Amino acid sequence: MLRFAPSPTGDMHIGDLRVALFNYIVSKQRNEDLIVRIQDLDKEKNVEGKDEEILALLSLFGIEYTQVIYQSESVRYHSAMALELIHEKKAFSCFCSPEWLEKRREEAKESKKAYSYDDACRNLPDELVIDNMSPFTIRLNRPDEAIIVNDAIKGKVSFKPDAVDSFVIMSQDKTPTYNFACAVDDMLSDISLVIRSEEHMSNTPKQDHIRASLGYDKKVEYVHLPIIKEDDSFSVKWLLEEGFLPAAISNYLISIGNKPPLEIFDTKDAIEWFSLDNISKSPVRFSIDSLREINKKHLKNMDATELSRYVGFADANIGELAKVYLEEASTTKELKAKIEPIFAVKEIPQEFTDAAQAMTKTIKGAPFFEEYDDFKNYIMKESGLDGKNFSKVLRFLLSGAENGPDIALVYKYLKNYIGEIVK
RNA sequence: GGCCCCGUCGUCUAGCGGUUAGGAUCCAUGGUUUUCAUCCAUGUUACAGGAGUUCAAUUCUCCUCGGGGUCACCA
Repeated sequence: MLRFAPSPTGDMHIGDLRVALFNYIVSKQRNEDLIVRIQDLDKEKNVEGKDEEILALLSLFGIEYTQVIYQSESVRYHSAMALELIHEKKAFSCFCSPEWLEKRREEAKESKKAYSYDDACRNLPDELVIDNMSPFTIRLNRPDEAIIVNDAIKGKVSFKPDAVDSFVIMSQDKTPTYNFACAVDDMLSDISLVIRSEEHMSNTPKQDHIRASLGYDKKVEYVHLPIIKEDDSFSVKWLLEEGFLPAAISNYLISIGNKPPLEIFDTKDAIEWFSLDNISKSPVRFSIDSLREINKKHLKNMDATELSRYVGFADANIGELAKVYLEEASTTKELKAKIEPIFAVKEIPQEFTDAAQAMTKTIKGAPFFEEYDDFKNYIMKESGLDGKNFSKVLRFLLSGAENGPDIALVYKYLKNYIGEIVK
């Protein structure tokens, strides 16, 4: 069983999507289920509706899952297990105040040492614990020995007991902390492999330690993906709004820091050849320009009629025309901005006003020509225009722009619409 | 600062002891194109530094330097 565990606290980020994609691909390869666990423990940070939005995005990207679990619904299990740990003396109540701990952290920082809890409350006499009415947290005893995490990408990584620390598993308000809830839930869901971002690396020994303390023998496999370096932060929603295709975004996210056998592919193809062994150990760079290139290639491969829908039509000719415009546009949004002016009222520069009037008149009176050359020759002859007055003006009239693709190509796909374009 | 990762053309990278160190992109030049762009061809540019191991290090080890991650009663 694999899992994707997003928190509904903001827009889904490309890094989150990459993690989801990898989990999905590997779940298919291993023929295991993928579940989605919404990490909604932090009531303050949860954003209404984000869970639904994340689920909708997963569907849009073709990521199939068998179950959705809301973490907040299993808090009673978390409490029960914390209690068990206390009974077995594997965890203890800690009465240290947040303010005092904060002070300790600052001291550690000033003396340039790594902060670690001093276990002050670990061996409190029972009567002191019982009689104490102050709010408390529950901490798990730090491990006696170093914990080795065997990561599929990074290899064996060792964490000393102090690095794992006697960390908090239940906060004062009786809610489980992230690491505790996460470790327990992975255990309860019988998760066999966790693929997540590198920033969770230091949580891994903590989560292993929690399960070991609970007597859970099964080893969970871990893969920590190198982080994505970005110049700006990109949300999936934004990329979609900018006119990037889900197929292209997936393609790109699977490609970076990887060794795909080909440049353009869909997620189904990736299931055939994807291997965690090929993932780079170094951080990967997210380049919007590279994404644009890949998006362009996906648009080029798209069915013409389907493509035309993205720019507001339902006609293969417009789809083909859009492909011609791909030489200067990379997203559906940009294509739309190129196609729309063609059918809009044209604004002709002052110097060409007369020529434009003459040409408009000629075009309106012209018969239908299958070939551009015939059309061109006719217009040229009938209007008496030549040079700039001909080529520039014709381009303005037909495309609504000063520059653009070869006008013969434009004509090829637009010839049936001349009446609508030149008004 | 502690711990943990990473360090190849300007950029993104291939390479897993012996290579003319490959590709993509950028840049430059030439060509195609009655426009801008595209496209094609050609060209410049890299193993962070220093020790070691070895017949042989880009590749293995250590140190320095540089970059990143993490050190919460957040997830």
